Amino acid sequence: MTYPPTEAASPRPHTTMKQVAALAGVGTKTVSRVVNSEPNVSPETARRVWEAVRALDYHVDMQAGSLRRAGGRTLTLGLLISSVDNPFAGGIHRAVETLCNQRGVAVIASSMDDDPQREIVAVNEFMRRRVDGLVLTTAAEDMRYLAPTLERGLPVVFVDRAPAGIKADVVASENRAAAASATRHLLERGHRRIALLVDRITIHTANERRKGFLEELGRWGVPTADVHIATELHGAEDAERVLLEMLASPRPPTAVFSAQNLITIGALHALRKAGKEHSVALIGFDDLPLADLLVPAVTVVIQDAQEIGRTAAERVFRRLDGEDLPIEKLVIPTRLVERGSGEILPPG
Amino acid sequence: MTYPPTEAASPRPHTTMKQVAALAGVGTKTVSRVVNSEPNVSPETARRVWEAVRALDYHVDMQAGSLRRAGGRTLTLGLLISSVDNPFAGGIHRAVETLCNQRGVAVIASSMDDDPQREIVAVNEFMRRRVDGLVLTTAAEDMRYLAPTLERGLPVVFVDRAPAGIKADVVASENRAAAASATRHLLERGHRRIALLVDRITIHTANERRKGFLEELGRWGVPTADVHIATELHGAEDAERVLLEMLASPRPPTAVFSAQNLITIGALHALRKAGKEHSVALIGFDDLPLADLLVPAVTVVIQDAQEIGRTAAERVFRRLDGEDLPIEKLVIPTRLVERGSGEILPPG
DNA sequence: CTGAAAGCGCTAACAG
DNA sequence: CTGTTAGCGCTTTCAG
Repeated sequence: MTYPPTEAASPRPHTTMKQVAALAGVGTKTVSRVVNSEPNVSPETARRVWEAVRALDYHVDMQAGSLRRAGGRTLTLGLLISSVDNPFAGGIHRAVETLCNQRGVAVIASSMDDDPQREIVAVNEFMRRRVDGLVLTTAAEDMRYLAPTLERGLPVVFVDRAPAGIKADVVASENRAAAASATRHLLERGHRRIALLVDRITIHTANERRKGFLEELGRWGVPTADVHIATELHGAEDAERVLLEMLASPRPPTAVFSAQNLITIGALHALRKAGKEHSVALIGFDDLPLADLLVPAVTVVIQDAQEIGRTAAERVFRRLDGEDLPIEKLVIPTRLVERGSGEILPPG
Repeated sequence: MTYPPTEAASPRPHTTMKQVAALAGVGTKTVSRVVNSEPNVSPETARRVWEAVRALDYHVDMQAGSLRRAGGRTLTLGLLISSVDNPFAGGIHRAVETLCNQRGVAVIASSMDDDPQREIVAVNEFMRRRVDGLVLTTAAEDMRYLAPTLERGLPVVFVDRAPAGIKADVVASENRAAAASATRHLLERGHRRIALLVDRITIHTANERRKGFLEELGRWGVPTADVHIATELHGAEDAERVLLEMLASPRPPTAVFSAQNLITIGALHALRKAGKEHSVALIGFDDLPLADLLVPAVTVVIQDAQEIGRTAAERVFRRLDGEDLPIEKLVIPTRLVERGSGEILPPG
């Protein structure tokens, strides 16, 4: 003889609307009305329903709801960033989240570590979860895989980096101009042997910053033989090693432009190890906590991560609200903050 | 005369399984088998289905699927942290995400800025989205509102801070012992007039660190009159202002213990402004990027954020996998890293 | 003001 | 190997 399955061993750790309806002695539609604050429910009925809701600790299942709801919105946004651990990405994330909170929208963030493979996996995952919109930092060289999604009308906004192969909104800093102005800052102070440290140039921003750097050098007629360029740097350790080599070379750089926050950290370590933090100039792209307290304090190009995130999320929501906007590139201003390291003069 | 609604103006930007089935000339269940890699489909049929999937850019709707799937899992985890913008929280987030990725689970992160109100709203939102498990940094003083959820069997693991009023897994550093050992570090070097800077003591960790500090002073018989204590500090500005006041007082502290990363940033600014970074000792709780490059480099108690996050997520998954574990407090070791600022001796 | 019936997109259970 | 039927929890529609 066997026992029938018991109620107690329920595999679902959630109460249902039906249970609430039963306890309150009403129909499910009435519960739905109450928990969604719809009109046409008598105060007394509403009271009974809320009581049952509390007694059973009931929470509506949004997923089930959005299946039937007009428009099928899931109130979820997908956010793709280099890493949830990166300060710049964190700023974007925070701003996106703030805007989303105002609308009861949840953010699913995914780190892709600048790996195109992980980007594709993550975006697929977003689609399977039926996010209402996408805010993407892309690592891929070709974004055509997203074309059908865009055509179907899903709002997609790129942040930080422009996508290749498709037309979509972009929110980004003016990387090229900012890199050029940082470079000019060094040139104006007499530097000619300048080093550029940059990550993978297949990353759109990295390449833009490199271009801005080179163009400015071109305008000043600096011979390329004077210039040290290292690309494809992955993180701080790489940057440190490479800069140490440059500093030990016969004609070492008198100034450094490090084109990303982790690379700046590596560069700072290299300068310290070489004992040259007071003699070699440095300008970094992206601010870092404590950068203002180092000696010398670090001159940086500040990107407004919060503003980038805010603008991108706002764009997604305006499209969701049905506004018919043209595809645009929205440029967020950067700021060169002079703190000391970028104002060091060349020797002699 | 009006026109009938056209197919073209579809409000749903997604293809359905039915459409794929129609195009491939099979039943929906067959499509389901193919896209979920279930057995018992002929290669030829599978090929036709994949072709239709690609042609229509179809992605399964997980939400709809999990409605029917055994156990009703949504493959989603809720993560509550102080802010997605905070380096310590970012480390936890990253580790949780890494483990989740291995199982195709998405992370919904929510910032609560140490505000109990926002915590409750966020957790409610998690429940409405039917997350499979919860990893929470709590700000509330009373977590009893979560008791029904725990009873229903939803895996909940607290990180960084122990919850009050309920029994649940906790993964955290040994805050009290770590604070005591940092304090001893200063006492051993002869400091007696030590300042403690800490945030809201209703926050569990803050209070633990305060206790560890006070207990160690008690063991050494240090008169409390010598001690400067500031609590309820909200962020860097607060800490900077308060420490500047202390330093300007008649019997200023010769050493500082700052019990959180943002507070350490404020303390560093204060010491710099007062010109005392070389004469007043400082130990901070939590590491900061570039802390090793300051002069003097900052001595800190390092918490292993990654390990905390990893352990917590692992615990959630073990419970989801049905393991019958006792409720436990899992302690992640901390490390005191001597870099210079904590080894400054008192004057005289 | 209230509730019954239908169906959102999908998968479990079962029948061919 | 394949398709049909039912139903997950909810909202829409519509009839009381």
